[in-house]
Amino acid sequence: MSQTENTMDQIVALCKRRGFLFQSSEIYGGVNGFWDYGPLGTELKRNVRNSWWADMIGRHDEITCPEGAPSAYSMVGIESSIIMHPQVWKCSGHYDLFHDFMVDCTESKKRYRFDHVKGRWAEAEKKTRGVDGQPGTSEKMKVFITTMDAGEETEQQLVEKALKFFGLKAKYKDQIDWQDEIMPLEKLDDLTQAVAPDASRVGTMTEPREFNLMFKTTLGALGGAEDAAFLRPETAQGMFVNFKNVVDSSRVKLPFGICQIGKSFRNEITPRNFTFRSREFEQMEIEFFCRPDESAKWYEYWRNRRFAWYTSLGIGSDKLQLREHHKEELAHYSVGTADIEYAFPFLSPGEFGELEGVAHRGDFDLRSHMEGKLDGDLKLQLDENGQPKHRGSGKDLSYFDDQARERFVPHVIEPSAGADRATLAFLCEAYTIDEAPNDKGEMQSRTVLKFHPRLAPVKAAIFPLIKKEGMPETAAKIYREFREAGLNVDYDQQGAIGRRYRRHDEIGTPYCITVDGQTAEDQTVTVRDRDSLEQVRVPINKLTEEILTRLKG
RNA sequence: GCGGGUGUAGCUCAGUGGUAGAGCGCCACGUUGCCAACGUGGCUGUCGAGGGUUCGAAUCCCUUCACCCGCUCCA
Repeated sequence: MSQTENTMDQIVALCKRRGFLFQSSEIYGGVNGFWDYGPLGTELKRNVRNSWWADMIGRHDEITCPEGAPSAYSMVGIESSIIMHPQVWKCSGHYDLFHDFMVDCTESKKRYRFDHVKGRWAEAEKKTRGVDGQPGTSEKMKVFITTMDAGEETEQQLVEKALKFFGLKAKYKDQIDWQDEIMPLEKLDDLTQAVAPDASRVGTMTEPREFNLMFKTTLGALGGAEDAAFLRPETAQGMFVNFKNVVDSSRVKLPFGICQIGKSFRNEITPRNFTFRSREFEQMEIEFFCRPDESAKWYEYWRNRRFAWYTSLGIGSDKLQLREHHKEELAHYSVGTADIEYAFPFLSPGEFGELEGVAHRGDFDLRSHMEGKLDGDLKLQLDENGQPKHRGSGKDLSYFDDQARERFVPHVIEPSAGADRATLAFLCEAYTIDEAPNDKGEMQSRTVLKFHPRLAPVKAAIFPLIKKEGMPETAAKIYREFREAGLNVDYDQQGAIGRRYRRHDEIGTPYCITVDGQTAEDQTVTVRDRDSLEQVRVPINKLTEEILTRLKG
């Protein structure tokens, strides 16, 4: 086992042992892709969410132009429902993408829409070249040649693929005996006779499987198939469909962002890597609406702003990277997309896992909900009868800029962060094994979570040095004062003082406060720093202030 | 989805057909009194789940669930 896997195993073990994360429904054997946060994990994740909300919305100054931004802007929050009108997902594209039957080709590793593959029966001598001086073979075969190409190209593609399969040169194409008509692959009873569009041999396609990325549910107690609804696969659509409501009700003007934190659900094929790929996960998303001619600048601003957010909370720059997507990866309408990625310990060295995607989405989303589902060229997608494949709301989601006296559909910049992934990254980043001296001065290894003070689940721990001489009473008084000040602090009088320090190092408590013999004389206590192990004496009446100042870090 | 591995106390693991164990942790008491592993005592187990073979199964067989690794897939 490599060093990296070891580290991740230790982090997972620590998470379970100290109550950060448990497998969901563990007493029943667990359920794949779902996780529960324990008492400390809940505090940690709450701190991640609260920091995001405070930094993006709560403490945002909409009067002043922030550094690096094209102008001042507003930020507002919403909380939309998890179940939305089914048409939302049809227009967003999620429905088509993930409800269809798909076949996989085990040779080419490509995946095809089952209803899009068509082909025709062909019979000919299949020639194979001889190997090592052995003569080649020839065998009469009848197979179903397939292609994805539609329209006029279908026939030509079938000929080319058949020539390739039978090992014939183009001039011998008349040797292929075509039978029946071109028909959909769906008509075939047996896929083992079919040659997949990008395969060199027969029978490489799996049985068609329905892909349901979205969790299906039913509306109404008597609901049948007609009442199918979906748990949202992303929070973004809740913000797009409320764009007009927000504009009409809250006096915001462009540019502004709508923000939301909430659960989303995806039937991941392979949930893996602890909470990294879960089927139920929490997103922290911003949909930032701006003028089309300013969208590139806003994209750049958000990309940098969001990257800086992670570093400000303690993610080291060598573990974090901003990866711009290549031009080929981008949708036609997008100016850019960047992933903010972290080098998780469960990944191979040099690999990074996505924490957040910052995407320039143009006017794709608002227009989709106006007109209907758009294709990759931003054209309304039509069905075989020339009608919109999925009709939009028909509502006007354009914006009137009363300064410029122009009407337009705003462009969108979407910084979409994973709350669970961020929490996991902060955990991995905090996990440290260093050395600390024992009571004899010998250096011993110490496990410590070096959380940023804003994220630490427990902000301080208060100890009486010994369980007598009035120390517990004084410590308890300090504990209550902190609690009343709204700080999550622990009181611990159990075991040797060194052990208590280590217990709190392991859960990342930044400060330990100890009431000792000197406290009764001069009303001071010691404050011990988690990372430096340094201790200073602080008067009790200045303690809360001192800790609050330090926590702001 | 395929292949390999793992699953025994809160944690780490030993136990390969014959009465379920160790270390750590946790709790109590004592001791020490500012950086974990002092003494004494104590608690803790449907041996992942279900079925089968057997006089007898943690151990052998089948099924299943979960986790880890690799491939595959995927925002």
